[in-house]
Amino acid sequence: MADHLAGRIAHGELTANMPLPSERRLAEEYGVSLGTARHATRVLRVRGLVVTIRSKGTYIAPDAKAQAQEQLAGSNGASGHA
Amino acid sequence: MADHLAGRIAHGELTANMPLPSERRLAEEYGVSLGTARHATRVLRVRGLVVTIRSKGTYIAPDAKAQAQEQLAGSNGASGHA
Amino acid sequence: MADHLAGRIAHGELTANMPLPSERRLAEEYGVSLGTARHATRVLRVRGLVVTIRSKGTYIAPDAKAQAQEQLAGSNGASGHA
Amino acid sequence: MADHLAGRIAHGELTANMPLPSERRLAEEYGVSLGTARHATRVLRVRGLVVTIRSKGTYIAPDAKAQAQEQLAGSNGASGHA
DNA sequence: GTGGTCTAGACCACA
DNA sequence: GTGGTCTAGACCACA
Repeated sequence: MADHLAGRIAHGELTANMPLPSERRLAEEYGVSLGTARHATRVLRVRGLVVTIRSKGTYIAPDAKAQAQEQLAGSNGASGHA
Repeated sequence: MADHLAGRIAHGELTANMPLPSERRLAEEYGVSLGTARHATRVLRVRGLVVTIRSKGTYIAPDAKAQAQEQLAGSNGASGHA
Repeated sequence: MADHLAGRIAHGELTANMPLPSERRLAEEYGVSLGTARHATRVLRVRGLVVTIRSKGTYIAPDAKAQAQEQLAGSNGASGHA
Repeated sequence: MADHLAGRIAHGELTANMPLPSERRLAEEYGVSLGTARHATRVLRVRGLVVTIRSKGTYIAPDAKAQAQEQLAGSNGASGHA
């Protein structure tokens, strides 16, 4: 689920400073439990793709698109500066 | 809203040890915000009509019916020992 | 163990859509290891007698009773179309 | 809960290479849910006080005692080399 | 028999 | 009305 969201960020569907749907909404959209949706936003936060402000929401990081593209490329087997 | 719930307890619709609907559900049923629903359950808690167990739920207190009837009588204009 | 459970299904003790005890519980009830209990539910699943929903539980299949009776009859020495 | 376990490590009750009770057992001993016990072991893992080997268990790290004492001192308001 | 991941919720602090 | 933490379980891969 985190990878799917990362893909939407890399693709440009979700852009800088845009609020992510709330974890409750994400859980409904993806048909998963709240805990799983929370795990996904935590993963994105650790990857630096989103920023969470408690009681406000979770937002796409300013440089998320480039980072997401880099991370997805990196997981496709390539080593980056090979 | 707290008084309305107290009335349902006094009337016997909500009985001892029964779980109260969740705060989210109460907010929906009464068409109010979460904060308002929380305020109502807090009032009931202070009155001793319900007991809250964190992460589990809120339950009608064992002696809630009698207490609710007493409290509602008290608030009907009489001053207690008039 | 799978056969014993299949017997309980054929007999009607365990009926359609009823949840099976959890694998941990089954292991305790039958006094076997978790692995053995898992093997049993897997066998029942392959036979179509139960349906497993991950993180939710294992449930008796809607047509489990008839299937279990058929399967047990088949395993009582007869070869099927003899 | 993680802090309480860290205290037991700092105190020397739980020593290097000793296996921590399983998460299920910890949950029972502390009277919390499995998820909370898991959170506690994850915190200890991040702090470097324990090492987890999947399917085997969780073990006190070789240098856990010193690290635990340092960390607890650090959270008591002191800055370390003041 | 362990840790890993997941379901389907709950109440809570805070804005 | 958000994210945070929690309950009380479930099945799963792996050793």
